[in-house]
Order: sequence, then C-alpha cells, then structure tokens
Amino acid sequence: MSLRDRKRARTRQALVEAATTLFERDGYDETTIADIAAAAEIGTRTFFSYFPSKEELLFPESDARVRAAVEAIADRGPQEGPADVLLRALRRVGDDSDDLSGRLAALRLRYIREIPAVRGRALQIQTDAQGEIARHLAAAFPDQLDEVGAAALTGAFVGAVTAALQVLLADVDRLDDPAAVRAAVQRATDVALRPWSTGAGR
Amino acid sequence: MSLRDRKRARTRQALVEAATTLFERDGYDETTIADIAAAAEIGTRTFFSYFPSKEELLFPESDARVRAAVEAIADRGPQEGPADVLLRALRRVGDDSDDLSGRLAALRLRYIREIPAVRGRALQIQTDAQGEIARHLAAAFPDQLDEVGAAALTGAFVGAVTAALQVLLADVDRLDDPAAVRAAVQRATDVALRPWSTGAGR
DNA sequence: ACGTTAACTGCACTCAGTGCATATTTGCAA
DNA sequence: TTGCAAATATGCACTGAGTGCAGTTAACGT
Repeated sequence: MSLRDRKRARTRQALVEAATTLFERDGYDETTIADIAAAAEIGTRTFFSYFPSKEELLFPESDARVRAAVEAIADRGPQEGPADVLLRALRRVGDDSDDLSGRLAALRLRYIREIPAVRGRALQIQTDAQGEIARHLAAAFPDQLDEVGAAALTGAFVGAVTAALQVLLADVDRLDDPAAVRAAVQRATDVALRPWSTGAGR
Repeated sequence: MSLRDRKRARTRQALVEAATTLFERDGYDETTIADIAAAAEIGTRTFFSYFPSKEELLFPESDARVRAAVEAIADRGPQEGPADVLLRALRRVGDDSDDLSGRLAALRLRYIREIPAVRGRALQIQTDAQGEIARHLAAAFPDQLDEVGAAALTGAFVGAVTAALQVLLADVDRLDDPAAVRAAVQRATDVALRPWSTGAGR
C-alpha cells in the first residue's frame, strides 16, 4: 500500500472521527460539512472527494458487510440449502459488525430514526446489498433458484429480519438488550424461512 | 368541501401536472422547483406549502394505497388468516392503482431507478406503509400475532414481492408484460407465505 | 532529479429548503 | 353587506449541500 493510499485512508478516517465527535456534540443538522472538513484539517471542497454526501459519513464501510455475506455464500457446504446459507450469512454479518457498540453505530441508529435523509440512505444501502446477495445466491444454487426466486427468498428473509428489528428500534431501550434482539431475529428468520429450512448447519 | 379546499386541491393538481410535463420535457434534475411553481402559476415560496420537497411530487397519493390495504385488513372474513388478508390487501392495492399506466407513474418508475433521492423516498414510503400494515395486522389477529411476529410476516411478504418486482424493474421491457408481473408476484407470495396459507379466499 | 499523474484547494455558482414579515383571500357571523 | 379572524400566498434574505473549473501541490515511476 503506497504512501498516497495510506495518507488517503488516514484522512478518510479522520473525517469519520471528526464527524462522529461533532455530531455527538452539536447534532446532525447543526454540523455542516465545512465544520467537519475543518476539524479534519482539509478544505471544504476536498471533502467531496472522500464522501459524496453528508449521509455517507454514517456508513463508511457499508460494502464490508456485503462482502462478508457474499463470502458466506461462497463458503457453503455441500448439503446446505439456500436458507441455511442465508442464515449463516446473517450470523456472520451480525458477528463481526460493531452494529450495537461504538459511537458511530450509536449515532447511525439514532439518525436512522430521526433524519429522513439518513433513513433513506440506509434503506438504499440495504436494498442494494439485498440485490447483490440475491444474485450470488441464484448463482450458487442454479438448480433450485432462478433470479426471481432468489430475489423473493432474499427479500423475504431480509424484510422479515429488518421489520422485526424495526419494532425493537421503535423504542431504543429494548435494543440495549441483546437477548431481545436475538429473540426477535430468531423469530423473524423462522417466519421467513420455515418452509426452506433443512436444519443443516444449525 | 369549501371553496378554499377545492382551490387548494386544484392548485395541488396543477403542480403535479406541471411537474409531470416539465419532467418529461427536461428531465428531473434539469427541472427546478421555481420552474414548476411558475408553470402552475404560484410563487416559488408557496410550492413548499403544498409539497415539502421535490421528490414528493412523484408520490402525490402515497397514503391512498395504505388506506386501501388497511381497509382490506378490516374487511377480513371470519376464517381468514393473516396470510390471506395480506394477499387480499396486495390484490386490492394492485388493482385500483394506476401503477403501470399514466404519465406520472411512468416517470416514477424511471426515476426510482435513476435518481437516488427518489429511490430513497420510495423506500421510505414503502417502509412506513409496511409498518402501518403490520400494526393493523397485529391488532386484527391478537391471538395469532404479536408486534414482532406481525412485523416479520409483513416484512417477509412485502420484501419478497418488492424484491421480485425489482428484478423485473431492472430491465424495463419486462414490466410492460402484465403476465410476467403477475407470475413474479405469484411466486414471491408463494415464497413468503407458503407456511401460512390457509387457502381461504383464493 | 524529473516529468507525469493524482490529489488538494479556493472561487464562483446553482439550487433546495427555511424563517420571517407582509399582503391577500376566504370563511363566518353579526 | 360588512367586518373580523384564520388560512394562504408571496417576496426577501439567508443557510447549506453539492458541482465545475482552474491553478497549485504532492507523490509516483523511471
């Protein structure tokens, strides 16, 4: 990794950290891009060569999770069905994600509720990820799923889990309870996958 | 309905029509709110007392569909289960919606693909509608569903249908084929509801 | 060391959206 | 009909996001 790349990564990180601190102190709307750029010691104009918009600061590694899910699909065992793979992908994504701890993650959860632009962006990211996963899933099980079937299955799975978590998200307190979260996810996946489950890998 | 209300409705309609025409002629980004307001013969500032943002022009009756779905839930027969009700709601919403014809609907479909802000708003509207439906569903079947279960079921249902349609949306041509659309929806609901279906009302 | 290429930055600009203060219109009752 | 209160319409000034451009600076490969 060249010096150029390292420097760029460092600046990017500085931007995320500056934004996190400023968001915490002043709030989302009250923090301008100029503020964030200044705190990270770059020109305002330069900000836009790191992030295309303000919302994006809250999703700095949105593709890492997609990659993890795609890997989970690739690592499937010989007797796993599509549902088993989706469950494993969900588990892997849930594990190595700092989704419930960390300052940025806390802000993200809060702003997804409060700031329409952020919620919109989060939904877009999720939808895109879902499509990507569905495409890989169809490719991994060509004899069991076609494009539409894979999309429907993935959509049902992601939709169920997301909607269940949304209920918990409605009042924040319950999200602090990992057991409640796990239970909700468990029930959602049951709802979505009941007819598909082979029980493998559980 | 008072004169005031009629006038207001007429202006609102004029805005939607002006926007439709201008979007068709010049494109979304190229059309400014000032243009639209001028074409509808109101002041630029006044636009924002009719629509809170430019995107909203593309979804002028987003709540009508939610109301239709909620009505479908209310009109349930004595032996219908949650899945049957969801299917009926989907059919009703699909029927009285001009989703596939009409100039505005065509623009909407196009811009959902092309303009991030529009896609984001569409997803938000869908998510909100989904939550509303889930709440009514839980209330309608208190002994079979709680909050989380209703959310998961509705999420799976909506997620499956949306994702399946998304595949067709990817290339526009197939959306013009009503049979393909119906088939995709059918398969998606099968995927999502297989374990729930009682067969009533079909 | 040196030319090439990528990144940084200031400047000027457009446009969405908001707050405020003022005029106009409508609804309603006397 | 008149007159008053509430809802609407509108102009103005402003903030902030985001873009295009042109000039500078810094890193890379040779």
